[in-house]
Amino acid sequence: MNKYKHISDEIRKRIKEGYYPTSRPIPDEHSLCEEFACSRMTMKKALDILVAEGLLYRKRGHGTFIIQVPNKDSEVNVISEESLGLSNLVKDKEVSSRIIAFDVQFPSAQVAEQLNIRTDSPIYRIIRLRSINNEPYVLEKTFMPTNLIPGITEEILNSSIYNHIQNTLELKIGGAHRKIRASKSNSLDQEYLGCKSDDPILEVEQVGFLNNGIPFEYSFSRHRYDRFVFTSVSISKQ
Amino acid sequence: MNKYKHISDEIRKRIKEGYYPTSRPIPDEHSLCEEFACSRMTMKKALDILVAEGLLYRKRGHGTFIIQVPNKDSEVNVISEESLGLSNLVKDKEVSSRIIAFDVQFPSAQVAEQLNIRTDSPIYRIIRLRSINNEPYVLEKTFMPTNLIPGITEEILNSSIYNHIQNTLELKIGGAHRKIRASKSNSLDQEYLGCKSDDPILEVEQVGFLNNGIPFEYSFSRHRYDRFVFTSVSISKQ
DNA sequence: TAGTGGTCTAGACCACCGA
DNA sequence: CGGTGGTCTAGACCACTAG
Repeated sequence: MNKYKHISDEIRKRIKEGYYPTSRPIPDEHSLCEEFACSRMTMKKALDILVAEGLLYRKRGHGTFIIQVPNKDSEVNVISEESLGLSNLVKDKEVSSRIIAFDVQFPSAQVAEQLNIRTDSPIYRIIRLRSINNEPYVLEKTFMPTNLIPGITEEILNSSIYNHIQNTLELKIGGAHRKIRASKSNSLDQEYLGCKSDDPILEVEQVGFLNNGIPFEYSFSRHRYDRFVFTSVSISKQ
Repeated sequence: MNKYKHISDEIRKRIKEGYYPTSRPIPDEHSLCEEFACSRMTMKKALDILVAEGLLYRKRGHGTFIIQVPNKDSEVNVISEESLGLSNLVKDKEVSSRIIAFDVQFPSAQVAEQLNIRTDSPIYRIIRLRSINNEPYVLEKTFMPTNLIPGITEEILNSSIYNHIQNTLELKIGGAHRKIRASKSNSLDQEYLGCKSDDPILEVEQVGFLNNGIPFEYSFSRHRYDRFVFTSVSISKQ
């Protein structure tokens, strides 16, 4: 474990436990450096993480303070900084998958462009309905290059593709570019998500890429509007 | 201008101009340090920015590479890392505002909680229709504490609240917590956004806070589903 | 093995803030 | 003014990757 990671974990724990009073700044960087026996650059890196998470803010010449924002949610909550994979996102609930389509095709021009492959390079096409506690939750259409992510089986589709990628193939996920939009529901949504014809859909279009920058997944996730909210924390630079 | 900011701007420009071939890594950090006459920590900070923007990825022991993801969009595109303010987001287009409601009230319990104020502390309540090139684009309902953001006038509402905050009040915006969801359109949406009764809405709920961590704005922005997409880049922290 | 990026140090100077 | 955080340096050692 990196030193800065260890420090940020410890300070995050303290903040959540109420160890530091919110009325005053937390100890200054110099004192924290002494306590944790590190240089100021390392402490800064540790605190940077908590600032990026929206837990702290800094004020030059004044100090470092705790931000408290209420965050109570019954809806499933996706944080844009989170790693990927529904199965890992809601660990305490039962996630099940129903395969609606699973085949190999040549990609359309649009899919090939997003995955940065040729149109004669085959892809998996996967459509799954994913449910949480047996409530339909999201309809996912996924395209993945067969040569990059080989060995997809129905068994894997019934559990977690991300675990297959990370554990079996031992690939590391680098991140994703996402677009979130509202959409009208179509007949597929209505059939599988059980929504009404005038229910809106929250669609997340995503290009996922490995830690080597290669796109491995192009997907469209269509969510019931009443069971999903996308959460994003943004911190201005400077 | 900070040195690392200047360097990241220059390298970003080079990437977008195709100065560096995408088939090979960009020059290693040591060479870049020589070229830009800086230390490795500074160069690392500059490159960190471009990695966070999803332009670069690094591979220990191998090099730093350019990620290319197509990004062509007719829709207006909000990047979650962007600073705030519609007027500043679409500079080349004409943004106009129509005031639908503007008064001072005591906040509801929900609004008071989000703004971290008491229910006897007055707030502005503002409802505006904002249009781009005379096309209705978003219906914004905004709550702001009057003592924190004083001096709001109709004239300001017709231009930009964010410019008032940053230029006149000389406050600095720290960031925002956002929730994005799909919603059914209501009669207000239909009247002002000109959408049909079965058109969905993309709603962005936002708590904006200053760089001192104090919430200054709680807002609901309701967007036409066919003219708005929310974009998010997320990078895994291994 | 050579070269890459990842982390960390011990200091330095500066910009900003409150008293 | 003293104390805070922001930036920057010139190194060091380590972990990982390719050939």
